[in-house]
Amino acid sequence: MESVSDMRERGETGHEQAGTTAGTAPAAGAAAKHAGGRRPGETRTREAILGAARVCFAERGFDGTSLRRIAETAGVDQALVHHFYGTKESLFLQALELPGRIQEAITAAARGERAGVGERMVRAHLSVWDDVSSRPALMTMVRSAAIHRAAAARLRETATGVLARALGGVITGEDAMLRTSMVATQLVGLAMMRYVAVLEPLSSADTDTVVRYYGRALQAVVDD
Amino acid sequence: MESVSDMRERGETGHEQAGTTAGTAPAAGAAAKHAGGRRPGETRTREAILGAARVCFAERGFDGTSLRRIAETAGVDQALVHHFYGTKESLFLQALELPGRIQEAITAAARGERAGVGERMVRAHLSVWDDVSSRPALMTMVRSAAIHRAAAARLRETATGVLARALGGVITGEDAMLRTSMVATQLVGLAMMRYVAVLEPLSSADTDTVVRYYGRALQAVVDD
DNA sequence: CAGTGAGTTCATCACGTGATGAGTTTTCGG
DNA sequence: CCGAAAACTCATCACGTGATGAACTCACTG
Repeated sequence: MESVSDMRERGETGHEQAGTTAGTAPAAGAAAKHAGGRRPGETRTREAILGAARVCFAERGFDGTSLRRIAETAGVDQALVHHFYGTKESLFLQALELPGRIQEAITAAARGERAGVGERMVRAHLSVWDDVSSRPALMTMVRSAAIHRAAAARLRETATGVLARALGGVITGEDAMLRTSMVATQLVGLAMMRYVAVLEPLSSADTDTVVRYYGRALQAVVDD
Repeated sequence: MESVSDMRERGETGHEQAGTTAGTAPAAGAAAKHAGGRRPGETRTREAILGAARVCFAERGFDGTSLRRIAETAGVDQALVHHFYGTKESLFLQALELPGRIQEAITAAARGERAGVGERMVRAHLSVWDDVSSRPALMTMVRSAAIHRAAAARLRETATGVLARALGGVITGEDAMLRTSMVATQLVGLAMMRYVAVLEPLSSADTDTVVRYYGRALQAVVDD
């Protein structure tokens, strides 16, 4: 139903262990289905779990996501999640980590003439959200910020940290900090309605149109 | 910890009904603790439960709120929640119902000259959110919209319904609908950051200042 | 004053949750 | 080539959840 949910649609019904009377080792007839123990070759399970966690948390939020679901999405046993990440909370915190390129994009957009900064910021914001690799982490943050304390804290840090630094020289005059936080507010609102709540016609509007109108709104707070 | 949580801090350990040794009733020695059965006098339990539900959902969201917690907040048995409202989901839907005065406030603000409509809308929005009687319902909607489908749907309806109707004659020209949805976006963003994520200095800024700057941003989308 | 129905509590169920520990197989440093 | 550490599975636990049904008491109609 959703968009980012590809990862989970693997058939792989259930670990058909086919116990078959075994001796000590699984002398089962069929393909040697590794029962327990380490897998041969290189391992990329840790990242797989984190990726699955990002996807799941992005879709359903913290409370709505069970460790079993994450494990299933990653194709591993649930205990492995604990093995690598300890508690659900600490896994969540790591899933919340934002890719560095988001900061770069925003920072780059803030540079240059003040005149077009509103439009440039909106464009940068949309480009990051439209990128499937950075979306789950952003989605997780915004979706959970409404409920989860740590996620809200992250959102605040990102807003005041990244944005304040980027717009430091751009927004000047009275109440500069307040106006900076309002820019963050507008961007979060945009993400919330366009990507999370899926409000039409905003969700389907093409990038350029959104940039034109919403950029104007940001510019109104930046200027003075 | 939070602000709206007054309702729950009642000591009222146990419903000491003080039945005074009654005749037919359990002639137990101690204070006649109303075990089961209807309470004498008028009953306002139904509304108490709904109010408690609004407060709890507003604080913790749908998943984070248990029926037991709601029942405890309302000071009643958990089974009563089911008795009156059926499932948790249906109780949630009723808790989502917005007071009519919100629509009125927004609609009233949209009337009048186009010039100051941005500021008037922001002021109306803030006044509704700062009113403790309407806050839990709004909080519930915004907090849960990130996760819960029905809440998101409500948010969309409210945005396109109330706002589109109110701003129908005000926003004209190209992409009127899109720009209307952007006004909604800005207002939701404001609520999200000022009241939910509690971003400073936005959260502590006084109403007039917020109205001045943010009103300008709304106006930028309204005009043309 | 009988009796139906609504308000209220208690005890309980089946289930999904996060977490843990024991046991198995591989990798890898010495 | 040995042994410790890492990767991995399985079985289980204790717990909180939403939901249900039986029992009891009051209000209200006739």
